[in-house]
Amino acid sequence: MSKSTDSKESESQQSKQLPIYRHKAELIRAVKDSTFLLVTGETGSGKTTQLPKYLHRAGFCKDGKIGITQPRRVAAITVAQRVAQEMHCTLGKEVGYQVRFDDCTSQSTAVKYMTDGCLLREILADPVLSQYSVVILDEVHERSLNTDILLGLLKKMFSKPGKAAEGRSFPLKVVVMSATLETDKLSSFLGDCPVFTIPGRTFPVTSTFGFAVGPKDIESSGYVKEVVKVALDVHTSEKAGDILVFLTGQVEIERACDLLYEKAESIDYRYDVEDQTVEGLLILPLYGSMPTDQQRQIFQPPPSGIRKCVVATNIAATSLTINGIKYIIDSGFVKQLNHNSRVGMDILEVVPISKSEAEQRAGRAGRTSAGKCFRIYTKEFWEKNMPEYTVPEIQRTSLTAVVLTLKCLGVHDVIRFPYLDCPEERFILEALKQLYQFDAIDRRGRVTRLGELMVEFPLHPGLTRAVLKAASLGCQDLLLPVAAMLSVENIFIRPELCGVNTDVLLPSGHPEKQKEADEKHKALATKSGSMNDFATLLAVFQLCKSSGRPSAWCKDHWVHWRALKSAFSVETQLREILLRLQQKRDFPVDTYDGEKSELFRRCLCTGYFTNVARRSVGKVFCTMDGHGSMIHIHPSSSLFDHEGKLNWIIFHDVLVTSKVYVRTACPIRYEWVKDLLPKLHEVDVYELSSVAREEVTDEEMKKWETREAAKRQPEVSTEDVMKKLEKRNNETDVCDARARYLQRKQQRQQNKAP
DNA sequence: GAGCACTGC
Repeated sequence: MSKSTDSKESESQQSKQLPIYRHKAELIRAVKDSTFLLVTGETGSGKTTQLPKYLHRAGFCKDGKIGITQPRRVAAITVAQRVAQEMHCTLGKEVGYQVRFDDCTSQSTAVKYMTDGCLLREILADPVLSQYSVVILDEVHERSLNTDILLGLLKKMFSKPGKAAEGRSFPLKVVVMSATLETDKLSSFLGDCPVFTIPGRTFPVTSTFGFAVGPKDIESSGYVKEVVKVALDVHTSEKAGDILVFLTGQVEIERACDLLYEKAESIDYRYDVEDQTVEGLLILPLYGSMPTDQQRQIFQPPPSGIRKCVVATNIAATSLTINGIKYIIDSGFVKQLNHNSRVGMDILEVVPISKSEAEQRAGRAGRTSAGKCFRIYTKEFWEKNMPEYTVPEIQRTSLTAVVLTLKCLGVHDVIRFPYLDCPEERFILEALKQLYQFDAIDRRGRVTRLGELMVEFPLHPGLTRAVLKAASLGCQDLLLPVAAMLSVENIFIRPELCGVNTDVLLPSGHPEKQKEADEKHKALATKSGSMNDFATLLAVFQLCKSSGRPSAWCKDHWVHWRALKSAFSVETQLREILLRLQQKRDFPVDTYDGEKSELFRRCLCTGYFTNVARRSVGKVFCTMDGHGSMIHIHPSSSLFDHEGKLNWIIFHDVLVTSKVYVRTACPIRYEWVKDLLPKLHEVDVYELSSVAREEVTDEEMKKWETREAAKRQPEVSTEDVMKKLEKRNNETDVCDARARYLQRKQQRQQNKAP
């Protein structure tokens, strides 16, 4: 280390006070001595900002970069900013970051913060990470899908002696950083690697249990009422300090805010709590899709004498930090998207949080001083209904894209891949089946040329398939915007749910504006040529883009400008990827001689034939993918109320509330999917299971082909297929979810009654 | 005739 560097990067007093500072020399030694190192420490230990700095200074960047992954974009950016500042360098030079749409690195970048998804993309291009000398995975305890995959890949890289050295001229060091949870499990997963523990620096938070919400109340949302009661108790009896309430979603939050407003109004203000005067309560909702300008108040300190009460979703658990929070009120529930392989759908449902998540929520009260956490549920609920840890994402999500990524990385055996926690085998088999249906892998489980193209796109494989089909026909301009619009949050605003208390104690809600918004949205659907929700998305994209004043256009049409803006960026990115792939010689070229007006929907069919349904009776449709679930058209769809005229439809997504609804949909003709449908039933689980495990032998292939020939009968009529599928009605899980929803709804009505 | 949590490429 040169003298000038030393003085330039001399430790600031602030950094020296971090708990990690005392362990600096030992840590550097530990990284030198072993391939894998596990560093654990709670928030405030300084590991995220300081360790890369120490390693940089100790000469670890001599041969390659230090890469640090984060599960979230904002974290990657803000941490990089801080470290650049501490190292007295310009962001983007020695210290930089890379997240989607924002690469702030250069030739000279030695310390690179990035999202876990970015590193995974880099591995696809460079499987041995030849540019890195150290890779640090941060926040591993959060168990994000990408981090879990990276963990397995890095472990695998070193599983065979000498294998990791292939294609590299210097060794790779891997540091895994996590909160002090499941430390033994992680260490043993990484070949009993050394564990380095750094104490955290937070303030104590005392937690208490409630009496109201017990195991019997799981399925009702009576907890909203209870949360409001506890919040008011805190407001009137605890000393100064802001309140943070955790609920599950937007509608619930709005209701809680209204209730709070109502009750807070009747409080006789200017009362004293332990010598501190409280004059009012500022009630602020907080959830992800809220317009940014309305979020500003949340981070500002409240006026003197006023107590702030933020009612938030889980977004406040990890993604956002609000200063001044001293009291937490924890409902004990979260809304979670779980994949259900039995019905082949993703179901969004309210579930109890895990104990570790409850601790995480409580911890939000101890960032700046000692705090208190009021859990509204009983000790019994804690013991009987809350799991120790949250089920990792990899075990409750659709694995189609992940399996394709692994296969493209040469991980043929996706069942015996070293997962920290194995996903259920049927999830993997289902993913393989989908990939086969999309022609991304062949019968032997090998990635096809098409699969290699598909993996390049940051989209769901079905959507990618449709985009590639369109590109092969030269009509990508129809599909790229749609793909972009479907990968961002909902773009249609419903004003009723967007009301925010802009003044202290002001209720929300604009029922008359909702009608206006609905009418504007309907007009957009009609403008697009009617009865095709995909076409509506395309029309919104094009109309807004060509309007000249896009943000004003959005305001006028009740469209979410922030969402549409990000759709514009996504579309540009997808277009660039496509252009790059099209320059390769073997990019597929198709011909089309059908009706021009049908081209758009026929492209969609190649990606959505797994989401196909046929009307059975009245307004009810039956999915034709082998699950045979009964579905309805959502009232927000342009197909709604036209069911009688429809026969076959394809759809993008499913929502389970009072019914099983499909939202983005369009009518199709049976002939368009006829040739694709058999592919849905071609492969059986037995076959896929071997495909997943090992290379398939020629002998085995022959066996299947014979069996297939025997199975192949004269073409079955649609009616036969229908009957068969309707019989196999496997929708018990959806029924359960619906029952839970209805029960919650009933409970709410009871609560509302005077 | 309507109840979309949060991330990420």
